[in-house]
Formats: sequence, structure tokens, C-alpha cells
Amino acid sequence: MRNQLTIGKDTECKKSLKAIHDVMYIIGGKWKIAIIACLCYQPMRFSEILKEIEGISGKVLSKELKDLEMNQLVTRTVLDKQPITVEYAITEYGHTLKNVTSVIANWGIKHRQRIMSKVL
Amino acid sequence: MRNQLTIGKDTECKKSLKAIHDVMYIIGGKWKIAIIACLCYQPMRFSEILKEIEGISGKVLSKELKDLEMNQLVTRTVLDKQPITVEYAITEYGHTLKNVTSVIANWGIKHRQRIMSKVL
DNA sequence: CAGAATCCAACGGGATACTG
DNA sequence: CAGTATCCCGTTGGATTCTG
Repeated sequence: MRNQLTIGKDTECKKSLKAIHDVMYIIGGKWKIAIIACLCYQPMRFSEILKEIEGISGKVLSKELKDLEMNQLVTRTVLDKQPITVEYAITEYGHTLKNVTSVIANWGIKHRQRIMSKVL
Repeated sequence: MRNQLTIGKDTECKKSLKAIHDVMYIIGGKWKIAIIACLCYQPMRFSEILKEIEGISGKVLSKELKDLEMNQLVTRTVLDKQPITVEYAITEYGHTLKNVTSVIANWGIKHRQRIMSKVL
């Protein structure tokens, strides 16, 4: 068996996969990482996030924020009524994802450079 | 305007969001990160990945692998015919995502601990 | 074994209109 | 402004079958 000698590695692999599965359940949505990254910079109102994240619709943003709030990654604060204004902010716990978002963003920047240098 | 003093931050935020968007385009699928994490441990045959990643179907794995291959993150090698066996391996470039997957996995492990300690 | 093909149900998500 | 509700269509993805 090709795996005879790598049982240790395999269990570590399984462990990672389980952990990744957990994470994906929480931030696996198409936009969740972007939203978190966004709010890590500063609290924002609903409409501001909508402007900041290109391509997302109000309906989806609403749903994603609700998910994130449920998992205690962001807070929702009503600032005013008439007209209602709501501010979303990252929680202390949500901020522990800053590492994740920045590692991803950094890879993206390098990836773009790689693509660009290939085109030229 | 509440953003007057944070224009610098905003552009940095936009930059991050753009980078994240790029990354999501490549590894944004439901299973791609898991597949990459998996192959970072060792090359695997199709059926092995299928066993390793709980919940994925053959159809989807096939498609995700094709995407990853297209973006030069994994290689596909036919080992034998009759019966055909194929090995998938991470490329050197794909390996640069190891940071990403491990940061995610680590967060997942901590998250699970947090959840567990809350339950008790 | 690896994967393509087919069928079909379920979900995602856009556009629009409406509400407090 | 920040959503919710409704309609509706396209894609996703599961189950199964088939093939080199």
C-alpha cells in the first residue's frame, strides 16, 4: 500500500480537512471573506459595504451579514431610525480572521503579478 | 463625510478586496481549498481524494480538479491504463497556497476549541 | 479506475416592488 | 436607509448509468 509509510501524515491531513471544513461552514460563502476583510478596516453602514464590495446584491449582503452576526463575527448596531441607519462592525473574535484575510489578499496580489508578467 | 479622514485606509481596503476577489475566482469553490490542502500532503489518485474529502461527489471533484489544473495549481498524470489510474499532485505554484490553507486550518482548530469550551 | 453523460431536484441569486 | 417579499431563471450538484 502506498500509504503504509505515511499514516502519520494522513491523519494530520484528515485533521486539517476537518478544520477546513469547519471554517468553510462559517466563511465559505461567496462574499463572506470579502465582507470580513472590509469590516476589518473600519465599521461600515449597510449601503457603504454595498458600494465597497463590487458585484454583491443587497439581498445577498443582507443574508451574509446575518450569517456572520449569528457566528459572532460581526455586530449590527442601529444608529438612527427615520431614516434607519445601521452600522456593522467586526467583533474581537471576528478580528482573529484578519490573518486569514490578509494571507489570502497577499497571495492574490502575488498571483496578479504572476499573471501580468506572463502576459507581457 | 465620515470617510474624509480614512481615504488612505479605504484605498487599501479596495486593494485587498480586489485581491481577495482574484483569489476567490481561483479557489472559491466549495471544495477547492480542501483539495489543495489535501494534495499538499502528498499526491493522490482520484479515488483516494474522493475518500479523503468527506461529502464530495465524483462529478464535482472531477470538475474542481479540472479548474485547478487549468490554473496550474495541480497536475494530472495518467499512471496506467486498463484499469486507468490517475495521480493528481500539487504544483510548485500550487504549493504557495500552503500558507493559506494552513492559516485557515489553524483558525478552524482554534474555532472548534472555542465552540467546545462554550458548550461545556 | 477515472470520468463523461443524463436526468432532475434544490438552491442561489438577480430584478423589482414594498415597508417601517 | 435597511431591509423583506415575491417572482423567476440559471446554475449547482446528487444519483445513476455507461465507457475506455
